[in-house]
Amino acid sequence: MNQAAGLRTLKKERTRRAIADAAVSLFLAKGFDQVSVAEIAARAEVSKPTLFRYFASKEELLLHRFADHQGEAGRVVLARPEGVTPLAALRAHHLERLAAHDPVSGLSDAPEVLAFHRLVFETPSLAAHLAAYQAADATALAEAFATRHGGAAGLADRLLATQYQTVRQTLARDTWHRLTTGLPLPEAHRQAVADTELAFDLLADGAARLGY
Amino acid sequence: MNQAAGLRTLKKERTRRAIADAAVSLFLAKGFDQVSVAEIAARAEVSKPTLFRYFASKEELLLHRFADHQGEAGRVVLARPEGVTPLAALRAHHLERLAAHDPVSGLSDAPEVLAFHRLVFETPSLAAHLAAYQAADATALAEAFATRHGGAAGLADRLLATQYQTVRQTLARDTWHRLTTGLPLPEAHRQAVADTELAFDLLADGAARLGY
DNA sequence: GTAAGAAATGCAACCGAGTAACAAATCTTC
DNA sequence: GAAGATTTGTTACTCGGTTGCATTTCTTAC
Repeated sequence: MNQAAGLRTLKKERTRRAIADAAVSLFLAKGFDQVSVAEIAARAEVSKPTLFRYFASKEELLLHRFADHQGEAGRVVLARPEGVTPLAALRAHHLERLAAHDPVSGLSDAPEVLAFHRLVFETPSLAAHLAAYQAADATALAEAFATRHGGAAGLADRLLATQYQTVRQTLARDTWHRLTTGLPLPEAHRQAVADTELAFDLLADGAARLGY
Repeated sequence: MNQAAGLRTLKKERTRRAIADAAVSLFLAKGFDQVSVAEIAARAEVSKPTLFRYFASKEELLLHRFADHQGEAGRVVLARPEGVTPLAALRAHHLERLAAHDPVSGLSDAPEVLAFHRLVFETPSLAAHLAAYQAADATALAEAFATRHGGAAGLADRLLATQYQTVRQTLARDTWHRLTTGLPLPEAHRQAVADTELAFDLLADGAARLGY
């Protein structure tokens, strides 16, 4: 009942999903570079040009899963309660995602999620594409920061925005790495929380007090 | 008189240089995506496989110029005088590069340098490759940081290292942008210095005092 | 219901980056 | 000089991604 769920729209969604599912399962089974788009298209029973009408590149076949989170940090900042600083809102949001075991935080020991992160982190072209997405996200976040002083995003806004992205990425990767090397989930959660506090303290209070 | 400058070595250096020069001049003239490697190989009078024996990818044909600066930040930190904090050493080094109008700082209004930066910043695949180099650099820098406490690079080391890379990249890009939109060099220098101070203050003293 | 128009698909051919195989040419070393 | 190692060019290939065009499939207006 979304809207005008015509037959055409419905089939498009089905096709898109069939392609994405074929891609993800093949990638997880054989690795990103060991699967050709022709193979994916064949398994999804579409032609190669059709596949590329749905996804702009081979990498997007996997990374479209991050599309939901596009611009999330900016929204968190804009929607924060009065009296809460932007960084505090981001910190709280990150702790929430950890508590929910949201895959985006890296804190999920579901084998499929672990394998997914492994693909993303260890395949250079995937990591590069993801970095490009995050750069766009950082721009949006910088603009959210800039609403505080009502102007265009200045240097400090942009720096802090990309630094936040760095923090998020580093924390997620560390957490995934601990889980993938056998650390039990509850302990990984504890360490992830501690790391989150350290990282946001570093952002907020600066490096001086750590002696750098 | 470098070492054993045999004929073979000499010709290799010449060939490598011929390829790189052909590539850069074609890229500057027509844009990265408008030049094929076949075209570059033809102008350098080598075959395509030979070209790829000298450079691993099309992007490296341009980005090999950054190879000299590989690991520079880490060396600066390791070579700092006693009593100087790592961040202070990096800040001083950056101000030096600005004063020297080193292209790596973005502060050069030579048309060829401006065009070069334009290529790097505005061609997605070049920016992505450069980001990968900088990630490697950040790892080296994190290890340099870690020598302070004698252990392996911890979370704070790695965060600060990548944040420094962010700062460097952002500052260089801003400076290039000002120059390319017509700001005179002396004024661009002044603003670059001010931005450098702000950025390193943000790193060192934290975001708290800026009200984030 | 049906016909006209729009949208999605498949097919075949193509482009460009990058690689493999192998033979020919070139440098080194003894 | 000859033997051995390196470098090179040629040809042909794989793979990601695109283009043109004819065909199918859905929508919409009558």
